[in-house]
Amino acid sequence: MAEPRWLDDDEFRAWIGYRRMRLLLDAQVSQDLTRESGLSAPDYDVLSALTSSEGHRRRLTELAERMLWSKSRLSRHIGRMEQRGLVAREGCETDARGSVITLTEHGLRTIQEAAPGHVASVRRHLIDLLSPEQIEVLGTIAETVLAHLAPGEELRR
Amino acid sequence: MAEPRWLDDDEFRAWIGYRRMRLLLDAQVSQDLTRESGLSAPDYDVLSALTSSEGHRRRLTELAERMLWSKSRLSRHIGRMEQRGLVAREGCETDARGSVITLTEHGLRTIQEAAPGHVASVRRHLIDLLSPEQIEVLGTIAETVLAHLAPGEELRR
DNA sequence: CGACAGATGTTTACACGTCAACAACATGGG
DNA sequence: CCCATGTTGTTGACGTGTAAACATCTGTCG
Repeated sequence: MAEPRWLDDDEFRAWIGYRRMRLLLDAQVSQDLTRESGLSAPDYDVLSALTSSEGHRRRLTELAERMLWSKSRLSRHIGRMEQRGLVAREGCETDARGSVITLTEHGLRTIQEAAPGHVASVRRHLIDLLSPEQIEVLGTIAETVLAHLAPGEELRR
Repeated sequence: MAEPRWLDDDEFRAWIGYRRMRLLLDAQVSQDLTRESGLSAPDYDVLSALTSSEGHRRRLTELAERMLWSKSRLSRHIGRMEQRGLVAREGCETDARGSVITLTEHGLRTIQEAAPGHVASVRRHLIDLLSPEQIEVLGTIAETVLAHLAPGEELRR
């Protein structure tokens, strides 16, 4: 390989800054969440994806694709959440191999109670620190990178 | 808690976009790195931090603080890297409890060979997708968040 | 129908991170 | 000097993510 194009100062600042931000921001938000609600960040992601699914239920593979998780990871995680009564597994009627994950009453209540504090935490440590312009640019950067890495994936509510 | 200030569309786009970008970008860069050099992303971080330390050596606690890692995590990771001959442990002369981590010849060669491909990967999946303005804003966002979460920590080469 | 490629979800073995406990040592005041 | 307190780095127990193998089932095609 020929002499590579190294990162200049601004590029280095952006890349290393991103990496360090990711380390601290995720740790902080995750810690706030766990302290206030007993949910881990992955727990919240699962509950959130289920809440925004029709009937509060979804096939495991669909859920995994939507979350960009491996089926293996999701299967294991669902197992643990099932133990805690946050979700339930049901067989699929149209496909005997299938597994349908559903949100339980307790799971629904838990995420509803957790959401306000979680949003407040995200605001405190990220959103409210930034100007509207910065927020807009951050969203655009993410869309650009996602369009490159996962063409076809859209950001949706 | 009163009715919280939920995220508006732009804020939601920025937050969820950040989370999904983080998921895919880190996975991709990490995968490129491992395929081309056999190093994991944490391996690279350790070697990188050691390379930019004087004498290619550093006390474990110092290294951990610089990397924002726990001592436990670093100690375990160093153990594994030691097995592979990438780093070595030495006792500290001025503090008998101390452990000094040093970069081996093999470790130095490995990161020197890995660096060009790694930079290319970071460029391909992030930096070269963005305009100079976006790169500048990303750096500023990271600095802002870090100043909030870890006052006193500076971004340094 | 019967066979076979492919999909679904789970599981096994392993790598890794965290938390708390720990032994060993340093440091400062009585 | 000696003890109390704190620091350093390692470890055991545990929870969690990954990769590959696996049993099970679907759908298609001869």
